[in-house]
Amino acid sequence: MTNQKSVSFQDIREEVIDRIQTRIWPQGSLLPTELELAAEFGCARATVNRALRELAEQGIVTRKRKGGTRVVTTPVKHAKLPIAVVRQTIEDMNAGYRYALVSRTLIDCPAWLQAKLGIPEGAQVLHLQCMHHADNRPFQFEERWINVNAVPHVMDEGFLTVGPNEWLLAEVPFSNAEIAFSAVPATGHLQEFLSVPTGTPLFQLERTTWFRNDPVTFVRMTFHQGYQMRTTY
Amino acid sequence: MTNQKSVSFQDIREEVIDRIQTRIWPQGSLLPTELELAAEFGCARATVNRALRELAEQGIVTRKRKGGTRVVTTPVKHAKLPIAVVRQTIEDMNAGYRYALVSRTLIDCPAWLQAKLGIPEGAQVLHLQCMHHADNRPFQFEERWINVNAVPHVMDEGFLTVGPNEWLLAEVPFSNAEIAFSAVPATGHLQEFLSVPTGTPLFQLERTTWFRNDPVTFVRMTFHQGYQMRTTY
DNA sequence: GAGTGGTCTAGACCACTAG
DNA sequence: TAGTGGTCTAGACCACTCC
Repeated sequence: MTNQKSVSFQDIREEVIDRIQTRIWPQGSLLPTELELAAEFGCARATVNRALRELAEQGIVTRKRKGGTRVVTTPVKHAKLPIAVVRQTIEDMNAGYRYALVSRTLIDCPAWLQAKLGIPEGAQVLHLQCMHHADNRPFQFEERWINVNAVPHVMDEGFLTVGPNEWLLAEVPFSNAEIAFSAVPATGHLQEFLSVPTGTPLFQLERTTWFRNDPVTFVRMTFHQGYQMRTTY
Repeated sequence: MTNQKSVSFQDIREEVIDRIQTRIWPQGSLLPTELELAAEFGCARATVNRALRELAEQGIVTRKRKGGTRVVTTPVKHAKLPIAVVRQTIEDMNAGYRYALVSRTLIDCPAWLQAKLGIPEGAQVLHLQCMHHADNRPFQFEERWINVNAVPHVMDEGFLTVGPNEWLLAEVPFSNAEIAFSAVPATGHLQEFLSVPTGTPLFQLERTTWFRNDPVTFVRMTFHQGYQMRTTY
């Protein structure tokens, strides 16, 4: 007896994926309406709705009122990259974490940063440089600028024992951000702090963060040689 | 009159985010139950459920049966990277796309690839090298290995005019994949095809793809100097 | 064992949009 | 303007897990 009380939205989601993969519903084709599918599967429309809604979020189908549900023609998949605090990333590798402050200076906001953050001229920013080690080997060099107006009591924090990343996460949680990944050559500070020859290719993550529409910080995180960021989709 | 017939799940989601950001519900704290929130907002429990479920998917709260809903202490945000076909990426930049096949060879699967794909010894793979240009400037060098057993009639395709990326997307749509991003130095083919000096840091994306649990392809895509992958979260 | 979230149902009204 | 998805409601039962 394989009877089940009711059809779950996950059953429907998988069945729909299967029909798409087996070309029962080819790319670009129109699916039956929610009502028709509900009748076919013997469940409520809400159940079908949830299944199809999730597939739409994944970018597998597109949905339009009156237009119906369609299998997308050129799938654009979304890789989900979990971005955690460096300490956690390192501890998840079962490595020992060590943090060190390199420099901490209050400066006038440079023009390039003003443009990036959209803050008024003459504003002051706190400029920080830090190192994050895994098992006493250089893991990440962090260079950060914090908008002092957005987080005034950042001036009371010395960042000697706790990194700005974690401090801000506790202070300004659940903010919005823009991220850019790139490959850069090791120069100046980087080659020095990450212990690599000049020009070594390094993986870099730049991030601008806002909290409730106020620009808070811009950070450039450069990883040790050979670092890979991985995910599934 | 700002009256509204009913409270939407989006209203609730935003109100909850607001209360978290303003520390009404600090990190680590327990939220009221769905029933309590439904009573407070004057809506059905299902509405509260959807709002909180989405926040849980975003990693802002964690939920456990009997344990209730809790604000997470160390947020792990998920950056969503849209991964499209190269042609589309280039066309979205309003640049002209050009594709060129560099080489196409049937080979015995090398040991490292056997391990990566988990395919039997002695299997054959199609090895391809291609270039993708944007406005006649090198944009991406693609090196790919295709499991011939998984897609037999790949042998009928010359890949002279259509890239393997697009061909596979049409042939084997909605597959699963593992991705790794890294920074690599330009060497051998790379410096040649991307027109950069030896050792230039380049952004690279490696991806292994399965279709219905069968390994299909492994691809290494190396981008032109200075390429950035961007997203919001 | 009891409390909480997870899900399904049946019905309703609304909002968008293709024809 | 008619058809489709988008959402809300009120109620129900279930599954997990903390105490």
